[in-house]
Amino acid sequence: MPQTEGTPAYSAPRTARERARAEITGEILAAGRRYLATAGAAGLSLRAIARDLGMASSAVYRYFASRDELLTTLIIDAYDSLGAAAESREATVDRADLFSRWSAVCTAVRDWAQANPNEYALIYGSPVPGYVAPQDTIGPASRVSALLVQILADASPDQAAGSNAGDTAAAGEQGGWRAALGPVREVFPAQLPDPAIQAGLMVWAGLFGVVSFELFGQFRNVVAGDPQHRKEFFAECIRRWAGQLGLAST
Amino acid sequence: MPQTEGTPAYSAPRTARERARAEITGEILAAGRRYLATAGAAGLSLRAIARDLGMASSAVYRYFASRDELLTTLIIDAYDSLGAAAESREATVDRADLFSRWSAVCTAVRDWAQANPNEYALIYGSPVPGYVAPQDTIGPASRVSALLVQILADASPDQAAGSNAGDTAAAGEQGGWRAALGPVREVFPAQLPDPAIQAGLMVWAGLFGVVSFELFGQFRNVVAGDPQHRKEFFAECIRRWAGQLGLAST
DNA sequence: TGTACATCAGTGAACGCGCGTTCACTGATGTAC
DNA sequence: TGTACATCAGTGAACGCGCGTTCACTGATGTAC
Repeated sequence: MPQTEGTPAYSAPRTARERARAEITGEILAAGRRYLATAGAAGLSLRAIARDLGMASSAVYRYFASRDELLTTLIIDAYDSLGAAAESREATVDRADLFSRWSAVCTAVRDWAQANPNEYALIYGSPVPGYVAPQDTIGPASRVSALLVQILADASPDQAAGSNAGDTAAAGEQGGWRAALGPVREVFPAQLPDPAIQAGLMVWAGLFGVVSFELFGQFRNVVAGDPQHRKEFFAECIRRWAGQLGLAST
Repeated sequence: MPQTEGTPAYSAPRTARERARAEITGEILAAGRRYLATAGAAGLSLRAIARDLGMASSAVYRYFASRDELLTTLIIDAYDSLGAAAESREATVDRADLFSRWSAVCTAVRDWAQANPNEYALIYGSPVPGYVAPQDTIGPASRVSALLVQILADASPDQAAGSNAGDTAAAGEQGGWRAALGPVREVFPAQLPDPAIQAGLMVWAGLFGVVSFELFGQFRNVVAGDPQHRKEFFAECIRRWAGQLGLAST
């Protein structure tokens, strides 16, 4: 499911050399992903990957300048893979049906996480120690949240989402939190009220909180363990999140 | 802040040997915690710890049988440290003021996470690859959630928390999610309705979702970065979670 | 179509490093008489 | 209080291992004339 293409992703490779390069780059990434599974990001080893592909460890350096560069590529690919999964699922749904669009995003995130637990841990688990994410990651990293932003934006003309979006009983007491939303405010249409944005952030964090808890075992002996029950629990989460976002639930 | 006591925590050490043993055990754990910071759980090294304490690497084996045993102790200590922080903060608040009790728990969790980011990542980040948590961890691991359970239990006689706890518009459509709550049902008083439990789980996951997002950098360029704004954003989260739990917001 | 040269994938040995764990040992601390 | 013995903390050398990265090299593929 994750992208396995080489660096020149725009145009199809022409010469035999270019084709081979793209293919082997993909194989290195695939092997890297396999090692993420058993050893985690910290245990990702160029030598192990080379061994897997039956090549000398030094040969990997023809494709990636260093271990960190491989890791960066894996991270970007993971974000892109998750983003693509969420986007394509969301795109199959009637634009006007905001609840179903939201539900599609949530389900896609959860399914992808279950199918690719190691890559999920790589991007939403603890940060890799000593590794600093380069600029290239922030675009792919925001693909999922961009979908949520669009859904909220589409919802805003229809209804006063803010009034419905969470309990605003105490909202007047302290207005300081509104200023905290400054940076994210810019990606939303101006008419979307602060409470709706706040609700959006909380639901966003809640989605990944639930997915992480389920994946990392925090729900053991809490929510019934069989897939069907887990699915129904998650579906109920989706309904409630939609309620907090002021989306019509079907 | 984390506990630094040795294995025999029940009685004070008597002989000089026992006192020295407790002290050095504590020093090993403290050094281990320091290494979690720079290298993460995967990079935790007995040799590095021994070097820090100026002792031979083999000497550490007088205190911990293996690296895994050290890691287990660090994990248990982290859970206990967080649990103790949340409990003691929550205990200072008027029992009847459920909102403040909830707020105290949330704030304690966030403050502890910020003060001990590495230990937080150890217990709420991606699982350590190849490491299986032994039984001893589950008790300490549930101290925070036990506080939330107690607050919800205390709230249940006062009011029909369920009716207020989240949007139940679609709750009747599909009852399957109720069955998924089976395991956690047992720790709640019988009169607490399913919707309240569902809300509790979602808020619980939401709390750690928000704390993790903030700590792991997912809020960068989203929520204003200065501590004051971050604090106000979190305070607003607390208010809304309290609303979802049906707790009176003062 | 054929030749000459440049490009580049891949090799294998080597570098210096750190790791977890074991083992026979020394010497200090604790205990029983 | 003093002696004899058991316990146990700590040592230092060694085991076998894997790691990232570099380097001079060989040989195949691509390109310009």
